[in-house]
Amino acid sequence: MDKRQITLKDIAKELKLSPSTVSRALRNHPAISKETKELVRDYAVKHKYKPNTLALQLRTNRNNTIGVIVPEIVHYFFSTVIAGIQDEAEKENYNLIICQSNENYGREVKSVETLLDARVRGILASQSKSTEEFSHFQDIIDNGTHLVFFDRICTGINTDKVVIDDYAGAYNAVDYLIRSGCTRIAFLGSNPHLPIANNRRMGYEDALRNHNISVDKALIQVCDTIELAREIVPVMLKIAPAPDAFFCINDEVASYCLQICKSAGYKIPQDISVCGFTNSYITEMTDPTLTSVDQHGFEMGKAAARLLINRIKGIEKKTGIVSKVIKTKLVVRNSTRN
Amino acid sequence: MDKRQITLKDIAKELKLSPSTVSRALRNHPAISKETKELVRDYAVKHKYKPNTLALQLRTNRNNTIGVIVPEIVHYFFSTVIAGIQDEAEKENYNLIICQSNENYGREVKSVETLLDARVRGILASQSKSTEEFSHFQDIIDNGTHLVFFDRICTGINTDKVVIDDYAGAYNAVDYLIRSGCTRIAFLGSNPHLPIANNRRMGYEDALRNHNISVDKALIQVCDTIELAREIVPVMLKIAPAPDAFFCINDEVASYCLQICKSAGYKIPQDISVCGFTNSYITEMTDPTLTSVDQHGFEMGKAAARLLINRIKGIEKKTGIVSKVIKTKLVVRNSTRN
DNA sequence: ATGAAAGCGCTAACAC
DNA sequence: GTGTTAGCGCTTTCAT
Repeated sequence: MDKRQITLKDIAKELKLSPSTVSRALRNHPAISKETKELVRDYAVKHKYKPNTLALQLRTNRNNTIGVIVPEIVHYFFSTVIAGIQDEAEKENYNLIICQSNENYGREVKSVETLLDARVRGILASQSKSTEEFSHFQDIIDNGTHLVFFDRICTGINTDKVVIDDYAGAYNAVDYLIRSGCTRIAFLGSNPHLPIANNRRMGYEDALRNHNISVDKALIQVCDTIELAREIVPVMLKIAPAPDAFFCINDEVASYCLQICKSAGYKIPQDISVCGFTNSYITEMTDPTLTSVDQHGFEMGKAAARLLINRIKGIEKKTGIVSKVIKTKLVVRNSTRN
Repeated sequence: MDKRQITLKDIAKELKLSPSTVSRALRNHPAISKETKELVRDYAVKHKYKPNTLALQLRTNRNNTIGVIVPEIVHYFFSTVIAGIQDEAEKENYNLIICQSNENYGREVKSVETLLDARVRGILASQSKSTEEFSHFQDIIDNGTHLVFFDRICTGINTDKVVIDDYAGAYNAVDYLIRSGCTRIAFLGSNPHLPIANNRRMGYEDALRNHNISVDKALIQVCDTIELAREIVPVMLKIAPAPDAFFCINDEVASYCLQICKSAGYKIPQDISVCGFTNSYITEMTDPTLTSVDQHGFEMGKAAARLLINRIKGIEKKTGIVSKVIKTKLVVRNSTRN
């Protein structure tokens, strides 16, 4: 192991040329003669010369790395976003350093440090649920590094972002539930200081109001994990009159909710409709299959990466902040009435 | 944007010292006086000096990056492995560059190129299903870069690897199915040139033989995607006598298999038992919940990263190849009889 | 206890 | 058309 890579200098010495000539030949500089170019190139190919990225980067004082901070990697939505980011970054020869915060504020702060130490060109971030203090994100900007938030944006920081239309996604789903005859629709949400959770709740409430259904606080709960679902759903089923629909913040909660309702003797969707959010592959694995709001994570990843790269390259002209919205789509399956 | 970071030289000039003194002060060199050290350090902290990683790396001609090649990122098992790798790499301050091959040979080759161009210290790889030619992996080793395979190892290359005990995992699962009364057990497998698929099949066959059940080729099929499951499971159900159990190569196939059997009127697990492989979260979302073989992806990721890092650091003494095996565990749920 | 100089691999201004 | 030199930020002999 640790074989030394061949360098420009090695080639120069071997070919009795100067390093600069070799450099120019390889980069197809017009001033170099055809013969020299061929000579150099043949030698380079033959000896598998690879330019030392590190040296290039040191000279230009910039690397081609993008940092990504997600709450979790083992997560359908976020892994989908990462795939989208990767797809777009690869096209432009950017590498990715991926950090996960594990929904933990401290690890999020540390991830930012790691990425800044690595001198990434820019950072794509989705904040953890437990983050309520934002100076680490401000540090990124103060450091002169580009920052784009996606999905779980941070309202305290003034920078580019890519989000889905959470309000409309929720509104449309709840509207659909109402039109199918549901009137007691529960909302299993998340921490309201997350804009995604708050916007969906507003969409939910407005859909109810527009159909002259009053908002019942008892039907609105923070319930964004399967553990909470196990606890909260049975309690909600005991409310009189019982809910005839659950609109859930993610597919995992929806899936558990569905199971719990079934175990309690309710027929899905005849007695109770259940709707998830994300449209992950588990929507096809539940029984009945799960109606869900598609978040288009891949598109979001691509859009966020695109925006960041445009900022890095200075292509994005807009001087103020850019806010991109990805449209959601309700995918109706069998867990909701028609 | 693009604010210049403060450098050693800047500090030196400001403090009227030489760069070397500043460097030594920061690195706590014994020859530097206490006063100078404090002076320099205070200044560094105050001005948020960060050593330029690129320069360090250029000097030592080595970066602290590990490359990872997986078939897919949006995949429970692989994302879990990545999380494990990340966990271990982070401890030692290694960054990750993640590439996905999308089960495509060409992209796998390109991923290797990308990682070698980035001069990663080592590569962790799980090969794509379509790979039948291995010279790109040999290039990694020839290039002097460490290589560790995990899960989908490449038998054509002589290097370190981390696998699960596929044979034992399959044997135990099938043994369990037989003990619960099943005798017509189908195997929904994968391409036999993948060792994981072949080993599981051998475990399956040996379990049958040890119980004096003959191996019926009609009950063995390559069926490793949901698309194939939709096609193949209905056909297998028409075989007479019909299978009374399905042992599946992954949880997605198992989940679909379960649904198809239910739709065909079979009771699960009374008529047909279904067992998956991976033990992903979908095992809790199917109805009934899915018995599955836990692959311990997180542990595998940690073990693979550990092995690679030990090789990089020269800690791993063994000169031959190291083969680490992660033990699987059958997790019994409600899709199999007792 | 501190400084000067060289060098990691590469490129670009400036020779000739 | 090609060579010389300097410099990116850092560390490390070798001086003093």
